[in-house]
Amino acid sequence: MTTEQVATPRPLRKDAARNRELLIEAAREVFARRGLEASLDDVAHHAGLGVGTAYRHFANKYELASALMERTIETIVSSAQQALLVDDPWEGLVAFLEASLAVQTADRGLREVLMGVHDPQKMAQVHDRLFGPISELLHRAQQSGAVREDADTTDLGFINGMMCTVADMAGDSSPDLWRRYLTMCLDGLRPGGTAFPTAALSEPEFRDAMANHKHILTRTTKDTSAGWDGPPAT
Amino acid sequence: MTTEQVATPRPLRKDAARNRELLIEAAREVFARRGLEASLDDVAHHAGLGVGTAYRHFANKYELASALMERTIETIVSSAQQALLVDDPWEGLVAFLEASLAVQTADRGLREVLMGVHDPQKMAQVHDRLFGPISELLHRAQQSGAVREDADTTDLGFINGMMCTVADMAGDSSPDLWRRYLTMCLDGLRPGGTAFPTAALSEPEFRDAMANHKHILTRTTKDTSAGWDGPPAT
DNA sequence: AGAAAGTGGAGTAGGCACCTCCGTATTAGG
DNA sequence: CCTAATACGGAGGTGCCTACTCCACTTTCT
Repeated sequence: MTTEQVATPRPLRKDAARNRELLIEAAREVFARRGLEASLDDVAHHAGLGVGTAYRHFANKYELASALMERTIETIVSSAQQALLVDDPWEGLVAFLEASLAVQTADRGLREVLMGVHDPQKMAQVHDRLFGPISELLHRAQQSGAVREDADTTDLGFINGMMCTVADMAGDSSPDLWRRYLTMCLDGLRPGGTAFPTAALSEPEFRDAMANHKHILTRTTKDTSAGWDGPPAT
Repeated sequence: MTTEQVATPRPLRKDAARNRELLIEAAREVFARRGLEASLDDVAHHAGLGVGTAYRHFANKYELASALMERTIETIVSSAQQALLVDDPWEGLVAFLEASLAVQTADRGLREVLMGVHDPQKMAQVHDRLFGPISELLHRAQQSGAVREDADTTDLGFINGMMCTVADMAGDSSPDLWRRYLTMCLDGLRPGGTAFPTAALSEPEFRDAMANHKHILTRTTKDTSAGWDGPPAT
């Protein structure tokens, strides 16, 4: 066992390694700002590299994005577990939502993955890992009397979705506006509120809804096109 | 003043008139269900007619959609005015939101127009007509002590957006779910809630945000494509 | 220095939405 | 009933856009 390394078959040339890093960093920025609708071409240019280079390193944008997101998703899952360790159940719940949303609102690509815009299966996997902890977080808060009894875990899913919308609407100029509306929603979760006129979705219904909505998000492009009375415009 | 009609230059042939109605009806359904992303081709087929027919009657889908939406938007504006006549300010505010959202959640095309997905100008016009009445509705409620003092008219805009998201997420299978979350948000608007950590957007900021978000919504298509590890799939 | 590895970006492929065109069908009315 | 005027249908043209490939050229490694 000397200094030999058996792991890597071919050590990757110096410039190649550097470019790979550049691509990953560029991808992080581009996907965060513009969502997964950005192309590998975009990422390449943002990194100051040619398209060909991007395609040699990553088969397609999903491979690149998938790797990128994995780590961030891990962060969210673990912050749910962290939150369970907070003594005050209400504070734990709030801390989790804030942490999770801080990450999501700063990264449009991540939002798209979590909302299942591109691949329902990927989203489902993530939800599998989050449902348990979040559910517990909620029940703990309910048992302590901090949250109304008729709140459901799926409500937290919808609150999450609503905050993502606020982030999309507000854009980069007011990156923290969601906190205002989260505060509002959380006040609405406290005991003693108005009776709900509609039942929450069950978990399977929620999964179904998430798997089928698609629609939301997509398209930023250079949309020069006019609008209502535009397209033909002879 | 006999039975003579001076108005129409050419009375439109019987079948043509019938088809025109069929198209309008079909457009209403198709745009409501699939949004303005549906093509005139889609509308034509839904009406059981050929594409050519659709294009003879309407220059493009925007002309058709614009006419269609105009009436509905009128409904919303007038329900804001109606709401000002309700004695209890809180009830008036709630009544307006519910009426307005009932219409919006049932019509995806309308939602897109109101959220400015296609044409910021059209949206701006609508907002011009709504801002006054809504603002008054809110201030009245605040003066009566029913709504917290630090709520802002733009908050109602965001609440509206959030409910549209819920409608998109829930889909046709739970068309009324938004009522649950509206209840929650409204409880959060009552006096005595947690202090907001972020200021509301000013009206100009709100308009800016709405004009620039684009992104949201679009694309339903027959997306056969796989997802994360899919596209190439050789 | 020579071979191996990596690069850039014009160009190809393919999909999709919008719209046109014209042979055929329907209607109006003389 | 017959003809002219009007309307219909839908195959296919056009243009746009995105994903991805290919190869002459550059950089690195030994």
